[in-house]
Amino acid sequence: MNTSNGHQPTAKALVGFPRANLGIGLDVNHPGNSSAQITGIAIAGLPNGSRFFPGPPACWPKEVLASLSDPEIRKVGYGLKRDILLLSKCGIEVHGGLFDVAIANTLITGGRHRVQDECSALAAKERALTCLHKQDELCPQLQGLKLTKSFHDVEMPLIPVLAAMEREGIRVDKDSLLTQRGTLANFIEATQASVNALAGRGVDLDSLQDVGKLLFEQLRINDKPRKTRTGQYATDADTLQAVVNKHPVVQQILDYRERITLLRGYLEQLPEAINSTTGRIHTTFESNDTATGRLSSKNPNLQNIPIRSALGREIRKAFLSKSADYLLLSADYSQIELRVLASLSREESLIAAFLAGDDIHSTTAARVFGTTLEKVTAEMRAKAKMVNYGISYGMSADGLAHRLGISRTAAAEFIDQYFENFPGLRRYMRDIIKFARKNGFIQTMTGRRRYLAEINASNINARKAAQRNAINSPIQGTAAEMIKLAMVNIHRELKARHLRSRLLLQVHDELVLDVYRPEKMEVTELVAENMKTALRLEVPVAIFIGTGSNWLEAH
DNA sequence: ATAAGCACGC
DNA sequence: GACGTACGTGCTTATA
Repeated sequence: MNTSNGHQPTAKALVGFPRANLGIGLDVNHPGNSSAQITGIAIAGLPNGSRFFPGPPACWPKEVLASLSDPEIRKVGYGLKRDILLLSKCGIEVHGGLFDVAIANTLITGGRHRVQDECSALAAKERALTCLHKQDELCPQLQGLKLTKSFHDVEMPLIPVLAAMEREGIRVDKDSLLTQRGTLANFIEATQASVNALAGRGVDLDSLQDVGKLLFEQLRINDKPRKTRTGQYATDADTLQAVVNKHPVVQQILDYRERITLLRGYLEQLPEAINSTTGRIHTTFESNDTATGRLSSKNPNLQNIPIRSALGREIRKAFLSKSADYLLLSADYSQIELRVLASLSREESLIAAFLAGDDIHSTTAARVFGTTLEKVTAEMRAKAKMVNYGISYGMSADGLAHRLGISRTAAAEFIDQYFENFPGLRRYMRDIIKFARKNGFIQTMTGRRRYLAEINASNINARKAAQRNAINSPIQGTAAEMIKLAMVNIHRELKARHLRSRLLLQVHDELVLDVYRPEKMEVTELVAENMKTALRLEVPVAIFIGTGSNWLEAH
């Protein structure tokens, strides 16, 4: 490998490095841990090769620090978000364009496989140089596949935005969570005792086997219980709900499940996740881990904080603005995936309904049931809503029949009516599957690809699953791109205007910000405008914005 | 260690 | 008769 010889690195080593691209690779003592410390940095510039500078940033030559901050020098690396985050904790702001080899790989392979991790597994010094070489290989591939917009305009600018959001974290009321934890623990104890009394024995409610035996062998509440594909008794909430009137223990089990999930998943985990230095929770956002281009959130996952059940909603109240001078702001896209579907399919009736500002589910119900908007009942609207969303997930007539609790033929008729009214959607679904069959992949609006290996599989289930992916991925992926672009633009604008408000969280179609109270009007306007205009759709884009002292109030 | 089943979000 | 609408993270038990 073309690394330079081993004499002591000096500031002089960087003199003469090209001013365009530098490979960088951080050396870290506890990778993947939030307490990770920088133990060195490798800097690679051709043709000089790669040099390693040991120790924390304070020990590095000033030329190294200067090149990291130099907006004229592009940084090439592998998983650059982590590097940028760690450097920012040391007070170093990385400037200049980015080229992340891991993300380039993902875009080029379209999720088919993870390319051999030659850039991640080696020591920092080799990694920096390998990344630099890889860039030359990947750049023309990105261009050839028309992925430069997705890469340079979306994914690369998003990296420092995500790093800033992770660094910022969100304030959480620990005492409130601990109080809720105590209350819930008592409830759970009572529920367990009640189940034991009804069963006449000690039941291990965490054991699916024991719950199955109790319900279907001891109490025989169902003649022919449904089994999972491995032969266990199915005991999921839907299954239990169907027999909830057969025996009082069933509701107790459902209650236990809901409460233990909240307790263990949130009320015990979130207090532990509060950083003792900042007093805030700092999640990790992954932008390279999903098939469609969505983000994910982990350690802890802040994209699945409860909201639907009354008990779960209490947890949201514990997510607070950073101080009394701030408010939490939540901005939601309204029905973004349906708008994207309308746009991608160019279905005229759907577009017209969105342009008219109609309630889309009521409009759908009126058309499918052959009535007027005024005569649409809540039940009709609920069914139409389920179909609207089912369509974007590629749902079948069977699936719809199950969901709506109607016969298969009735469901088929419903879907027939639906497509009669929205012929553009039928055409879209046919065309996208045809495209996937022919090319082996689908694309989002900006050209991001997802390869679908099984689109021509002989196994019908595998093939059907691939067809559902073909229908849904362009929709979900385009919506994901839209909010990513909005995030980049919002972050840039907050910086440019020297505002104190900050992006905190992204939950797929929602952005959460800490908003400095005097900036409320300006930031509300800024967020709404950037979310609406991130991508140009064939339909208007609507946003709901709320503010409050906690996340529930804001939502 | 890994898989299965379940539950939370969008 | 099973299956049954996409994308995730993370908990627990059961199995190896």
